[in-house]
Amino acid sequence: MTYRRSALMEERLANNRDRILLATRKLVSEGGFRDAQIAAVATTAGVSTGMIYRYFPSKAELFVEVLSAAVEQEIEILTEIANRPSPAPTRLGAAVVSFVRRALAGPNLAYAFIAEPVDPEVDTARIRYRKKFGDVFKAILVDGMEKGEIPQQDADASAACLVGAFTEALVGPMDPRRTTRATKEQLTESIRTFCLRAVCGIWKSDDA
Amino acid sequence: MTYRRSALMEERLANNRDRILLATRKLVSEGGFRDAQIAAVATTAGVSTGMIYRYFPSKAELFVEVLSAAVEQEIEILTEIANRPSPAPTRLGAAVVSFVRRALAGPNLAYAFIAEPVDPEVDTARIRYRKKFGDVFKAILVDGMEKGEIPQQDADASAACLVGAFTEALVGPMDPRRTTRATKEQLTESIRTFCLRAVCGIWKSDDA
Amino acid sequence: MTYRRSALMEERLANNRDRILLATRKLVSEGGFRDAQIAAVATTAGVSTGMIYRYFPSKAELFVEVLSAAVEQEIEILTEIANRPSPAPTRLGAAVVSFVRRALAGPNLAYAFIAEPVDPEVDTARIRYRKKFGDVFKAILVDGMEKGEIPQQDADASAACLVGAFTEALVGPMDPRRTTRATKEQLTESIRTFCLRAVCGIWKSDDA
Amino acid sequence: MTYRRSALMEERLANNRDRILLATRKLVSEGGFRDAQIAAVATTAGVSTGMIYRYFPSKAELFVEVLSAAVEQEIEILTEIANRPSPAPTRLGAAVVSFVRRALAGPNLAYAFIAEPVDPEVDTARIRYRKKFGDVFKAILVDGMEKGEIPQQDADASAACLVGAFTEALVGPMDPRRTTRATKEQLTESIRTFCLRAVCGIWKSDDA
DNA sequence: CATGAATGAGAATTCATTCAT
DNA sequence: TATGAATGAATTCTCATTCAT
Repeated sequence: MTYRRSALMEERLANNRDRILLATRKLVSEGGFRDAQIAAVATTAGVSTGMIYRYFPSKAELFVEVLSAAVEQEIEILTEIANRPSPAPTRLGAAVVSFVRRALAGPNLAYAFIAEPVDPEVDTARIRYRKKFGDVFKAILVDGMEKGEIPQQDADASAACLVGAFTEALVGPMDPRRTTRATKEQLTESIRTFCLRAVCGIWKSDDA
Repeated sequence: MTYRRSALMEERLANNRDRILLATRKLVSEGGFRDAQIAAVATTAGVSTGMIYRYFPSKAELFVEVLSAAVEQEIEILTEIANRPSPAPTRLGAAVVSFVRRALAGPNLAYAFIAEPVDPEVDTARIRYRKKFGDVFKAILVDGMEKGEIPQQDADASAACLVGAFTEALVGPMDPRRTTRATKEQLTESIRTFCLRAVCGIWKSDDA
Repeated sequence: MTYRRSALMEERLANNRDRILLATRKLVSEGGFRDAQIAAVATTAGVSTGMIYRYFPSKAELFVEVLSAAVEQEIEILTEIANRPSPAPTRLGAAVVSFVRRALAGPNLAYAFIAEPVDPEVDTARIRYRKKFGDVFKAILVDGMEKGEIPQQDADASAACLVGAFTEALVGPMDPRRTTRATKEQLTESIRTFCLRAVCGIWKSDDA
Repeated sequence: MTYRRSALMEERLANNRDRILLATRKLVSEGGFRDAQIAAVATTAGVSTGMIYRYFPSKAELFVEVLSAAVEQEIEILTEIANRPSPAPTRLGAAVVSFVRRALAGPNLAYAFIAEPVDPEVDTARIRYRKKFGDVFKAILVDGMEKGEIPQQDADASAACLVGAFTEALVGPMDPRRTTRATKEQLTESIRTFCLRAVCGIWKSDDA
């Protein structure tokens, strides 16, 4: 208490918490929730098991926060794209590409979306966040329909289909560790084309 | 009572086996793999736990067979649709509708696709079967592209997107127990429209 | 299911359950609740840890049942004594002696009364059962006061004091393993004298 | 700042030590040993956990000292009463009342007698101190018997019964937080009557 | 010296699998 | 043969104690 510690200690605290979150995210993205046991998380994060409970009241809450953090971050980025002045199809394509590129670059958020956790409490949170995530796409669809840029359709269903489409393409039959940059770009382009055509009918190439 | 039992016992064996598979499928479709513990499966099937091990060497193998059976059955039905003489888009729409209707009617296969099993061995099988399942749609796409009925595209990616789209729409944010027939039909139609437009550009309504 | 098992299996079931209860009671009486860990109970009872959970949903419930069983049994015996036609002081002395003799003969119930368990849930039950136990003595006191056999006094306080007096004398400073029969009888007599005089003033020796 | 600190620091040390003991006593009296975890003691005392280990080699030793301090203090007060020139029954009643009043007024020593500590080492000490505590009453009894003021009886057993009686009445079925002063006085009087009659036969009211 | 973050051994609980009957 | 009681390895979570800062 008497020592100058704010910066130093705060940083360590933040580091530990972040390291635990990062380790959990890594394990979940690689092997699903099943591989993220407390002992494994502790080892991966380089801390003791007890340390995890200093920052998270339970394994379930840790998982929920991993989901929440990942989703909030994505939603923030995608919402920015959704609010751009460009036409709805353009924004939609940009949002899909943005998400897919990040997913292909790092620990795969998509997995956290589809992997069913053992803990029902976490599962509830997962479904909730999935919904919130889908709402970003729904907003673009609704906006586009109002402006006549996107044909009339069931926005809820289409949003769910969109989310399913690109998460599945990321974690599904295709090898997630496609190394070459070119292959990744091809997949990204294929997914964008699919998604745009799915909701717009004709795919127009007027975006980044 | 101990003599002449081959036919009878064989049948009972078969019955037991099927009841175990059915019970497992029911539990998985309702609560994911996590709710399909051996004891629960035994109770649901009306057999003892030991009995399960007479037919399946392990819980993992039981799960794999549940997946396999569900997928084989679906593939058989969908393959028949895929081999019809109608245009590719028509067949694609029919296949999607066929799957969605069955999923909405009974124990939800889609769930088995999404739910993450605790056992990695089962997970491997799940991914393999997902791929096989997607191949049915890929075949329609490839055929349609050859015949010029479907625009050129990455058939692997599109097939994965399709599978993701309709499974997500079935288990995702939307309540899986949408009771009314009308609502179910609306959802089915929305999903078909989405899928057809996604791969064909313009959705043409010339099918069942 | 098809075998004749009722008698045999039921007995084994009962045996296991009883052995677990007995083992727990033994451990609690010897070393308090703290020494009755699940692993220790299992070892003492000659079963596996998992077996304990076949009969008791949790350690706390096991402890509660140990308390409950011990108290119910005591209460039954003491209530019979309390309902005899003899004068209240006689019944009181007989009840005290009856309890003390049993406590000195076997696993010491008194300990379960005073030892505070680590689990608050068990503690609540302990206090509840203590109260029920004290009520037997309170009933004798109230009855005796009505009949003029016992001087007027605060029955609640006196009952609590009585219970405290003889449990303390049993588990307190005196060595619980006083081996000789003579010593045990002396202690029993001393406790009876104390209790009778405490509530009756003059101790009259007209009972068994 | 680093020089001339002996007096100051000693005092702070003493203060810290006392605060730790007081905090522990408070927690034990309120929730038993189970609520007096090192972290809770540190928070309550306003010191760090590490600080506790500067004054006490282990949690067990801290608990032992809390017991010891509480009992020594009581013994000192009660011994003064025991050594008064008044008749033995008078002194006994005064001692009981003195103890009961303090117990009802503040953190309840009686609880520390009854609560079973997790640590066997503490339990041993608890039993030892209980015995020492009982010896004060035994001394009055022995003295009274010699002087013919108290009838002949087993002094060890009676002393144990006395201690059990009034501690039980304090922590037992009756609500420890009886708020009104009148109720407390009634209970005190009931306990004194019980104890006096228990060892003297007839209760004589010639004392404070 | 004082702090409180970090450790890790220990305890409860679950459930796939086995095997005596 | 069919049963389900029994096993025990595996996993989560707690908290006394230590030690770098």
